Amino acid sequence: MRLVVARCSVQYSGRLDATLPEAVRLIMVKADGCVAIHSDGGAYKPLNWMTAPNTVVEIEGQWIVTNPKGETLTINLHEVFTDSAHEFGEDPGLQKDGVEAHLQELLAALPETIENGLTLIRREWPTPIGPVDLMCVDTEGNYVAVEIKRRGEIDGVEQLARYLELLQPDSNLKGLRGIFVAQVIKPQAKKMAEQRGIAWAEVDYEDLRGRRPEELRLF
Amino acid sequence: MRLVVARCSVQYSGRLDATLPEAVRLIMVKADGCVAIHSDGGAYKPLNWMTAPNTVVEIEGQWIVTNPKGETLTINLHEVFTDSAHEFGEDPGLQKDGVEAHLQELLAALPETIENGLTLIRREWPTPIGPVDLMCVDTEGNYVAVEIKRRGEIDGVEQLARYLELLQPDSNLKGLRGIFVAQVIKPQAKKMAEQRGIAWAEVDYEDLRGRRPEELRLF
DNA sequence: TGGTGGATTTCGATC
DNA sequence: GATCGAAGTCCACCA
Repeated sequence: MRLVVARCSVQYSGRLDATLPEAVRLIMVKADGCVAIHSDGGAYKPLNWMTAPNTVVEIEGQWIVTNPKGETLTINLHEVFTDSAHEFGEDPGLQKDGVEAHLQELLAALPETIENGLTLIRREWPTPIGPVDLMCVDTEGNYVAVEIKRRGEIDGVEQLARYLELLQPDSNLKGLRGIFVAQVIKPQAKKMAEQRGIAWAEVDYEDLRGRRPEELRLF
Repeated sequence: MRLVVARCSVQYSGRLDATLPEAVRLIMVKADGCVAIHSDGGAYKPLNWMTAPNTVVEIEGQWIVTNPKGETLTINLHEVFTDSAHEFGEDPGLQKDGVEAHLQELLAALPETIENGLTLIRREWPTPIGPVDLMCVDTEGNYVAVEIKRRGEIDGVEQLARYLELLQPDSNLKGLRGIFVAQVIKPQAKKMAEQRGIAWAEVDYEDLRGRRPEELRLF
């Protein structure tokens, strides 16, 4: 990785056109050729960048980075403060826990968390436009399609409504209705669900982890 | 900005739990307290990070970064190769051109690009769930609701369908129909539009820029 | 290889 | 401050 701290101005032309006036910034060049220009604030996102694969041409205080799609990033270096390179080696990468797949796994094991007496029929129940997360039956023997999101927003409700629309004509699915499940559901999403006759439930991930059966606790 | 190159292992606990095994990485600390951990590859996104506001406590080769929401990032430094700090000063920020707002502006000025003989009634035509981008009339005097996206995907068609559903009952909008407009429209979005009786049109941004009236060319 | 959906999304505008 | 929508989104998965 090469790290350059310099007073520079930058232009990008590609999916849009953008310019950065002259200022002091960090230019980061990764081993795969990625170039990122960071200011000393904001979140992790650089002000400007170019992802691999690309080519860097360096002439007289000017870097021209191009990629096969015809995008270009031009960096004009007005004053270089530091310029250093470092060997990193392979990175083993990040291990994650707590994303939507896990939430689905936990809820499949404990459908009662969603609604009392709910029983799982199968995960990833197929429809023409994609699978429903969980298909269950309730205590009355009625079918319940469950859509799971980490965050409950309006488009998740839309998605479930579309599934229901497609599945309702199937007379095998007696009394089919929907439940929208997420860790947190936004007010507007709750409202839309109610308008469409869809129930919703908020579930607690940590609570679920604590309650899941032993065999699931080992991943 | 402080830049540390070190062999380190990292743990994050907050919205999810994640760990990074020991390896050489760049740790970037910005003036506002943001911490980001980069490997020497991948795109601009760091492997792990913590956004401001937060607090960094540094003891004996261990950094503990916490934020008010109770998230924590723990960095164990096993071997420090470089550790440097730099003054950047304020950044004037990025200037952009070519985003959706401009596209709407250009199409409002040249609705004929969308369909021959189309005339603009107004931009941001209100509905209970948000404004329609453009309301126009065609050569027959029928109303046309236009939804504009930079990229035409399925949810944009959904959005326009929702608007139309809400606006159809309004008898003032004689013969109301919809057109979905984007620079590029995905096949599935085209199909969905056609199924719902919504027309679609692909427009070229550069071409529009060239054709727009003089007064608009000055921004 | 292209499409689709998730993200510790980030970011900005608007209410 | 909350919410909503766009992003040069990036990214992984899957057809």
